[in-house]
This record gives sequence, C-alpha cells and structure tokens, in this order.
Amino acid sequence: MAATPTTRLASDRYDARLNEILLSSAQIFAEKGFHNASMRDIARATRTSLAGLYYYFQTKEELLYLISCFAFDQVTELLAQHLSEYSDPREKLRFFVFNHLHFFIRHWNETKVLAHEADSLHGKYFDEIMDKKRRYVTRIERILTELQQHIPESRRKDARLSALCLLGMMNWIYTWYNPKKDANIHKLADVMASLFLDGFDSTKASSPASGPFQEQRL
Amino acid sequence: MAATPTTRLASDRYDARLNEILLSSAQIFAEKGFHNASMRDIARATRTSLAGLYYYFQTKEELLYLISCFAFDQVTELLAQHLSEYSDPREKLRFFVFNHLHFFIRHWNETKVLAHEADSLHGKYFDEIMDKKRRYVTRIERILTELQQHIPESRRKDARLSALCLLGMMNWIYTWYNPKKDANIHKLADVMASLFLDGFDSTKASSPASGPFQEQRL
DNA sequence: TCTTCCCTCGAACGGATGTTCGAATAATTG
DNA sequence: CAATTATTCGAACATCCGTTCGAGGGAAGA
Repeated sequence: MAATPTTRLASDRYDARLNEILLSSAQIFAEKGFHNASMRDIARATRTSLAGLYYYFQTKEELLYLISCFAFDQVTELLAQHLSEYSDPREKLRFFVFNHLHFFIRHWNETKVLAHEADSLHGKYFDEIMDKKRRYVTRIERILTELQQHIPESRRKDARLSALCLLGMMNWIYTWYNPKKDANIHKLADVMASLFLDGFDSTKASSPASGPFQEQRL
Repeated sequence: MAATPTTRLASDRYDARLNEILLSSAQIFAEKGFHNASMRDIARATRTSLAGLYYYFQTKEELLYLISCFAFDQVTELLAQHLSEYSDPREKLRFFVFNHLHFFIRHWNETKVLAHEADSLHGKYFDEIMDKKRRYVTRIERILTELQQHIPESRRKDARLSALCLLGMMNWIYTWYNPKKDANIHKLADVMASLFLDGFDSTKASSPASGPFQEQRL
C-alpha cells in the first residue's frame, strides 16, 4: 500500500524507523551533498535495501524535504517555547542567537543540509521550506524593531537587512566550525550577539567618514 | 597533445576561449549546482562538443578549480591594489567590505560557486583553494588587530572569530540578494561595515547581563 | 491457528553520467 | 604552396543513477 507519511496513521515502529532513516540520510547529505549522494549510499548507511527505502518516502527530493522540515520545525518550536521568557529585546536577541547556534551544533547534519541544500528542492517542497525561512527572518525583524523603538525613526536601521546579516553570520559556521578547536556554544553565541548588538570597535560613533568608494574596473 | 592550462604556452585564441568556457560553466554551476550540472549542459552552453571541452581541462573537477582559482585571484588582486591607499584601520575595513561585496555582485556566478561549492573539490584542488581562503581571512584578522591596538589587551575580541563573522555576513548574500529589489552595493557595504564596526543598537555598552542560557533538551 | 495488513527485498528498467579515442578540420609556420 | 601544429568532433565506453514491480517474510489481531 502506498504510504505517504503525512496521510499515514502513526505507528511507533514506523516512526522510529523513519527517524533513523532521516538521521542517517542527513549525515550522508551533509557529507557528500544532496546530488552527489546516491540512494544506494543511503541504503547502505541505513542497512536497508534500495527498494525498501521507498516505503518511507516517494522520491529522493521528498526525503530531503522531510529532513529539512523536521529540523526547521524543531528549531522554531524550541524558540517559541523559551522566547516569551524574556522581555528585554536585547535579551530576546541574545536568546535567539543562542537557540540558533545551539541547535545548529547539536543537529549539525540536518542544519547543514538545511543551510546548504535549499536550492535542491523544487515546487511545493521548495515553497514550503522557503516560507518557513521567511517566517524565521520575520521573527528576527520583530525583535530588531522592538530594539529600535527608543531611537528616532529616521535613524533606525533596516530591520530586514540587519536580520539577514545576523543570519549569515550564524549560518556561515557550517563552513568553518570545528567543535574540537573552536569556541563552545555559549562563548560563540555571546560573541556573535555582542558583535551584532554592540559592534566590533564601539569606541567611535557610526557615520561613514568617507564617501562611496570608486567604481572599480573589471 | 595534452594541454594542461598551467604548462601551456599562452595563445590569445586559447585564452579567450578558455575564459568564455569558464564564464559559461560558472553560470551553469551557479544555477544548477556543480554535481547536478552535466558536462553536456556545459557543452550546450559553450556551443562546443562534449569531447571538445576536454581540450581545455582534464576533468570536471579541474574546471571547477579553474573557476574558483581565477575568481579568487581576481578579488585578492583588486584588494591588494587599493587597500594600501587607506591608513585608518576603520577605513581599511570599510574598503575590504566594499571590495568583497562589489566583486561578489559583479561576478555573481563565479563567486557563488566559490562560496557554495567548496566541498566539491578534493585533494590538491581543495587544498589550494582552502589555502587562498585562509590567507583571505588572515587579511581581515590583521585589520581587526590593528583596529584594537588602542584597547587594553584583556578587552580585545577574538580576531579570527570576528573575521569569520564578518565573512559569513557578507557571503550569505548569495542566498538572498536580489539586485532588482535589494540595496545597491554602496548601501549594502555601508550597512554591513557599520553594523560590524558599531553594532546594531549602540546605545548600550556590551557585557552580557544574563549568564549562559540553560542547556536545552533534545 | 488463520488471516490481514505492514514492511522488506532482489532484480531489473531506461536513461544519464564523466571520460576517451582516433579521425577530421582549421590555423599557423616554413 | 606544403607541413606541422592547434583545435574540434562523433561515436562509443563502462558505470552509475532514481525508481518500479511483484513476490516474499514477519508482526498483530481474531
């Protein structure tokens, strides 16, 4: 019988196995990349037959979607659970950064896939994940707007642009972070939040002393 | 005759054609991803035969390497050319950000490939590009160290960590930037440099009022 | 025990993949 | 002009790809 995970009745056995498969697949996708990883690689890693995999999803792309979806839902749920505990917008932002980085490092494979394989999804899969990401950015924007309420409107910074900067700062860790060498989560979150909130060299006020740079050739 | 580009004598015809191929390939890799793009796609785009491509490189991976290498060498050369014009470290950093973003947006395909397909290279190809990236980060670190010379040593921020934050902020644009909607290069560079140098909400001094956050479950 | 689902698998499908080879053409040189 | 070199190409290679099919085994409920 066709077994679309969304329409299926929950079975503990089924759910557990599906979860195993998602975890293993995420690892392979994270290591080799989505397109470079074959269904045979995944079958080997999950100790299933090639055909057996297709009982749990319909296509390779749906598998990627399921990984992305589960991971994203988890991180947003954790966020929603705890964010209301903070009232100061600066504290809210600090927690947002911590939550994001904490989840990223704890669920390294899934989150790397989420950050790196966005364009490997298409159609409804792509749209749905994209929508989740947009809502996630909006959450940051709301905190940033709150942060600027005491500043005259003309001096406020672009919330969307700033939110995307923060997100890039955080997500880029998938290209360099090494848990054995680099700072732990708390230090990392503190550095990034402080950098964003207070800047690198806060002795001087803003305003670009120099005008726009020359256009370069080539 | 075997024609490794590195050992070959320069011929204008050859160089021009190679450049065309690199540009077209970069576009395809940027659009479809390295592994999902086929040599046949590239042959079609460059209006060559499939076999004809192999006159200009030995493997698909070498093609990716050539694209990455040329792009990186160009951006670092532009940087070296103009960075010495600035003496104030804040100005140096502002120019670094401008140069990076300016090049990124002008050479969108190549830079996107450079930022997104790092792990598709292996062996000596991977090592060489990785080395260039390391040296690039070191350039930022040097500016940041200069920026902090007037600050007591105990209060200085981690230069490497901060440099990677800045780089992430800049590189992440490949996931969201739309030249038709979003800010132009000068505005973008100004926002990012200011955000990094002065922070988002610079009214308050640093120091995280709250201690480390709780460990979360899952 | 028998029956009915739930789950798994071997084998195969058509097609796409990167790369090679030797011949053919175009450009350059003497 | 002829001769040599630089560049292009059609055809084919072996291998891998995602997916399907029908049959078979195993668990669960009667």
